[in-house]
Amino acid sequence: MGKQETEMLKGVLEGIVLAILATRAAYGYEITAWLRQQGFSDIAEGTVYALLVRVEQRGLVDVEKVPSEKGPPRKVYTLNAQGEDYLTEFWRTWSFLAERLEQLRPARLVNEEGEK
Amino acid sequence: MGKQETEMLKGVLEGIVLAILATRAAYGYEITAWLRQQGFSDIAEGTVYALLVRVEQRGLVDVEKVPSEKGPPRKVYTLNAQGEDYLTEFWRTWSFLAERLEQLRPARLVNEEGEK
DNA sequence: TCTCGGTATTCGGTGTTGCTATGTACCGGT
DNA sequence: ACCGGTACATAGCAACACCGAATACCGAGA
Repeated sequence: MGKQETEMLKGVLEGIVLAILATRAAYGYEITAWLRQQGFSDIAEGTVYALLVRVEQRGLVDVEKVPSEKGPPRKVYTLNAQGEDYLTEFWRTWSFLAERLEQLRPARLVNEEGEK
Repeated sequence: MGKQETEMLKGVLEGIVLAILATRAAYGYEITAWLRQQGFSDIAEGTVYALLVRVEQRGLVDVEKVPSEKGPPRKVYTLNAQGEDYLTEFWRTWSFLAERLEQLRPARLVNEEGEK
């Protein structure tokens, strides 16, 4: 990937992380590992932490410090009510965007010629 | 919409504009008007122009100055070969992102309770 | 004529975001 | 004692969309 993905992640990554937190509580290191496993291979370590700090300061998540057996204490985040509202709004915006893009996308008449 | 849309547009708007240029040549004012008509109500005037300057400098588009009957000359942009490659790459990145997000999106079991 | 609105582009400054790079800290195994 | 895995934090940077203002061309109306 390249610069394109970096720019496209802006705003979207936040939604992704909040969506994860909507399904279960999690901490930064865990989220980063999960993202990498999902194919976001070059997500920087610090990126997720910075993002979590921001959403915490905006009051979208609650935090609890939990001791770990194998390292420094974890900061476990959970999505709160305000965060859920925000996430709902995120999905709305995402839908809007995705619909417009799907409309612009060239019809899949092509048969995936494995060029390159 | 709000800040969310602004952030999510980053990188995506470029793809949208290039996708438009893939279907037909166009100039800035025209593109802005079209975007607004498509629901991107608060796309700033200057944003599209700045974007066009960038893609031109990267050599993704060709430009031709065309006199207008009702105003200053238009700068008509067309997607070139390099731009098409870039656009292909854009669609690939977009697909990747869209797939991951669609996976994260809560299943539509809910019946759109109009709460709030 | 002078002004106003629609057409059309440009540019400097701002805020948000993800990346880079680095530092801190805790732990177990060698 | 050292190293690697776990876990978090942060300062500086680059890119991008927005805001606001300016410039320029034109035709219609006061």
